[in-house]
Parts: sequence; structure tokens; C-alpha cells
Amino acid sequence: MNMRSLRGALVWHVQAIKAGFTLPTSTTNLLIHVYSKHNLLHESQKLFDEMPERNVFSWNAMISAHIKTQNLKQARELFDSAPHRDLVTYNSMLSGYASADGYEADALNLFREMQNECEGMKADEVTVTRMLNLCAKLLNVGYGRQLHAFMVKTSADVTGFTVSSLIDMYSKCACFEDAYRVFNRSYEVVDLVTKSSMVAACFRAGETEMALKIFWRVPELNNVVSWTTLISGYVQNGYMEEGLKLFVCMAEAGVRWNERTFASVLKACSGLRSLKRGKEVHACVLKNGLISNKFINSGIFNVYYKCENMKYAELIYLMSRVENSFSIIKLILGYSSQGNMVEARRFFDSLAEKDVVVWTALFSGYVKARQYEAVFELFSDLSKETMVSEPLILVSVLRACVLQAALNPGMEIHAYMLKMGLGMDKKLISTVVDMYSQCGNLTYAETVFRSVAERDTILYNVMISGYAHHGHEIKAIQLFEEMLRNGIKPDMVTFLEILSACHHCGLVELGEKYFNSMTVDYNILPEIDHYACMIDLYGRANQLEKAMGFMKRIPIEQDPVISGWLMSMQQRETELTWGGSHSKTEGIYSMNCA
DNA sequence: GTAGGGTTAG
Repeated sequence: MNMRSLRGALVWHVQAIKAGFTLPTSTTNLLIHVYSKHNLLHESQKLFDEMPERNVFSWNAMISAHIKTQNLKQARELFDSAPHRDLVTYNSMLSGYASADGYEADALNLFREMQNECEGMKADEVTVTRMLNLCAKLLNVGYGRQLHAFMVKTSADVTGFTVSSLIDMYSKCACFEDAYRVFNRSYEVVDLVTKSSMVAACFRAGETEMALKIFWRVPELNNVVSWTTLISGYVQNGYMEEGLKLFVCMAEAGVRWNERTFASVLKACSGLRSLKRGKEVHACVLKNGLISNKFINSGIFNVYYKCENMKYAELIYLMSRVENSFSIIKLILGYSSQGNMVEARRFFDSLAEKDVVVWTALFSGYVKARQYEAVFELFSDLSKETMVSEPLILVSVLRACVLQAALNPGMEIHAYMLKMGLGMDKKLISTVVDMYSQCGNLTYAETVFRSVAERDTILYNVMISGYAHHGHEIKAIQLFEEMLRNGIKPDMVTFLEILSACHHCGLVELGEKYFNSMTVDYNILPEIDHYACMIDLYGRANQLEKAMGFMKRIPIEQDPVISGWLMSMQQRETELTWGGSHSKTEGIYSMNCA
């Protein structure tokens, strides 16, 4: 019977009790260790307390047991009261401090004590390994370099352990060159772990090719960790398809995956937004009984969330049976973005702490669902509780005003905004201008627009659009020219508005000039709407040949809708008459429908 | 005869 297994330990223990036999100290020490390994702290403690004689092994085992359960205070008390301490005692305590959050300073102090050779204790390579991990965690490369120097000076054994940690430390501290130098200079001790550390380091630095090269050195050594490092490295660098392919390669190489492998594969699926592959992996996970792993569970949740399958995402969340505000927030964001406000609201109300992200999502969801009354209600609820200073929330409320053409509430929001000192927020200002213009008060829109000292593209777009939609095409064109004079770069939206204005005024030559300037001066590729605008412009001016010529220039021919449209246009070329009141998009849609 | 501390992929 193997005493290192829990079963073996229990059998030994019970037999000894039955026989009234006192276990030797070394056996009890082992039992303490085995119980602790299986999270049976209570049993370990009982054995330790009732031992007739203890040695340094007993103390070390008990200290480790407390560290394992994250009880560092208890561990330190034992450490201080132990009659004897050796290097293992120190290293155990140091290890506990280094991996726990908030005990980093204690770790450094303890290490300093060791350097002063307190109790004749001299840091060894285990100490150094642990300290390097701490540096990596704290991103403290300065201290890491000191440790590196210390290693060289004290000629502490260079082992696979120390080299791996050194590579890892440099890499996580963004010193890729140093990591690579260490790797290259430690040929004698390079093993699979060192290699994996270096592969991970390459990926952190975006050196995908180098990672692959190193991975294939001594390929027969590769195991699940090195393979998973490779897969997750590809995924992290955005190569999702390659990550999935490598997963297949790994299986073909006869290496069995574990839950970390699945976590990376799931990340690839959600990155690709591939519901099909996600479902396949989900099935695989279920078959392997890995669904209860929290990384895998959230990975599957993410697949469905990214694929906008909120019902499945919700199901996964509910089945995990773990209260998780992170998932709830995503459910709210997902449902809101789809305008499914009943579900979004259900989760929103269940959320204990609502932050600005969730509030914003709910507001914009209601806007998307065109439930402007809910927007106003929500805003009045929220502003009773607190001062709303999040620009995006106010943007949502203003958009609700636009939906409803509600000028008065819009003005109230504008006033509120000025009161809150949010008059400088660019996005908010643009929305205010848009709100005034769309609610029919162009004068106010103009006033606000002129009050802004530093105008950006979006602000200009909104004002130009305001002029254009109120029949002031010439003003729109003048403002566009002013925009160019002020050195503000127009974008696709600007050109769409301005071409539309030209179309409405029948300004063929000016429209041509602007259309050409898009690509020549601003490097903006015209989209289908821009072409449609030009075609309408020519059509309205009865320049049918030019219109046809333009249609043929549309470069997006792989689109079946466009090519179908083109073909039907060619058939109807002669019989086509152009109506007088085409808007910039009506042209397209009416022809598509025909 | 019997024992304890450290490395890589989320």
C-alpha cells in the first residue's frame, strides 16, 4: 500500500490507531503532508498537535499545510515558534508570501533576512526561483536583474528551474531580448519547461515564427503544456484558425489535451465568432466532463456571447450555478445590443452593483429598441439617485429625444449637461447639435455649433447634415468648404452628405469634383452609397450615359445584389426614366425592389 | 526504510 496516496495514508493511520501503536515521527510527518495535499487541514493539524515528538520536518509540513489553505498568519506564527528552521522552512514561508496577494513586502523582507545569513541560512536556487516569480508578478525587472546578478555572483546552481523562471521574469517584464539571451546561454540545462517558457516569451513579444521554430526543437519532448503554450500563443496573437489547426495537430501527435487546452481553443472559437466550431468544442467539453471548470465555463459562455446567441449564453450561465456579476453584465450588454429589453432589464434588476457601463448599455439598448419612454423614465430614476455625468448616457437620452422629435426634453438635457460641466464633451456636443437639427430647430443647432472652438469631423458632419436635410444645400456646401479651409479632414459620411447636397441642387460638376477628391486628396474609397449618389446626380441631370458608366465603375462586383442590379439596369437602359425626387438611397432601393 | 520547499500554458 502506497502511503503517499490518501487511501494508503488512511489505512496506515487507522491500523496504527487500532493497534494502539505510536507512529514514528517520520511517518506522521508524511501523513501530515498527504492530508494537507488533499485539503484535509484539520486532520493534519490534529496529527501535528498530538505528536509526542516533532522535528524540523514536522514543522515544515505543518507550515506548508497552512500556506496551502492561504492561512499565512497561522503559517508565520508556526514559523516564528518553530524551535528549528532550515532552508526548506524559509523557502516554504517565502513561497507562501510570494504567491499570495498583499504579502509581497513580507516576501522581500524574508529574503533580505536570508541574505544576511540569518541562522546560517543561505539562499539557494529554490529561493531564487521563487523570488524571480515574485518579480515577474510585480513586473519589477530592476529587482529581477539584481537576482540575476546574485545568481551569477553566488554561482547558485543554474538549473532548468532557475532558467525557466528567469526567462519568464524577463518576458513578463517586456524584456524579450534578455529572455532570449538567457535561453541561448543555457544550452546545457534547456529542457521542455525552459523551452515552453521561451515559446511563451516569443508569443508575448509577437515573435510567432521564432516561437514555432523553438517549439519544433526536439519535438518528441513536447507535451500538453508546450502544445497548449503554442495554441494559446497563436490565439493571443490573433491567429485563431491556426490555433484550431494546431489543436488538431496535437491530437494527431497523440498528445492528450487538458482543460487549459480547451480554454485556448474556446478563445479561438469566440474570436472567430464561429458558432459551429464553438458548439463542437462545447460538445467535446461535455463529453469529457470538463464543464465545471470555471475557465472552460466562461470560455463557452463567451463563445455564445460573441456569436450573439444570448439564449445559449444565458443557459450556460444559469447552469454554472455560480453567481457572477461579470456574466450578468455581459448578458445585459448582449441583450441590450439586440434590443431585447425585457431580458436585459430582468438581469439589470438582479444586479446588485450597477456601474456606468451597465447603465450605459441599458440606455442605448432602450434607444435601439426605440423605447424612448423607457429611456426618459430610466433617466429620471437615475438622476434622482445621483448626478448623471456619463456622457454616453446623456447621448442615449438625446437620441431618444431625436426618435421622438422631442425638442423640450432635449433642451432640458442640454441645460442639465451644461450644469454638469459637460459642455466640452465632443461626442455629447455633436449629439446636441444633431438633436436640435433633427428636432427642427436649426437655429439652436447653429448656435451650439458656433459656440464650439475646436470642431472635429463629426461635429462638422452633423451640422452639414442638418443644413442638407433642411433644404439649405448651399449652406451645407459652404460649411464643407469652411471645414476644408480649417484643415478638418472629411470622412465617408461627410462626402455622402455633400454629394447628396450636390444631387439635390443638380450641381453635377461640383459633385464630380468632390467625388474625385475623395480618393485623390483624402484616400477614401467610395462605397456603394457614394456611387448611388453620383448615379442619382447624373440621372437627375439626364446624363444617362454618365450614369451607366458610373455603374460599371462600381468595384464591388462580387456582391450578388449589385451585379443583379447592374444587369437589370443594362436591360432597362433605354426605357429608364429618372424621377425628380430621388434621395441618396431611394435610388438604389427602388431599383432593387423592381 | 519511510519526509519537506521551486519552473512553463488560462
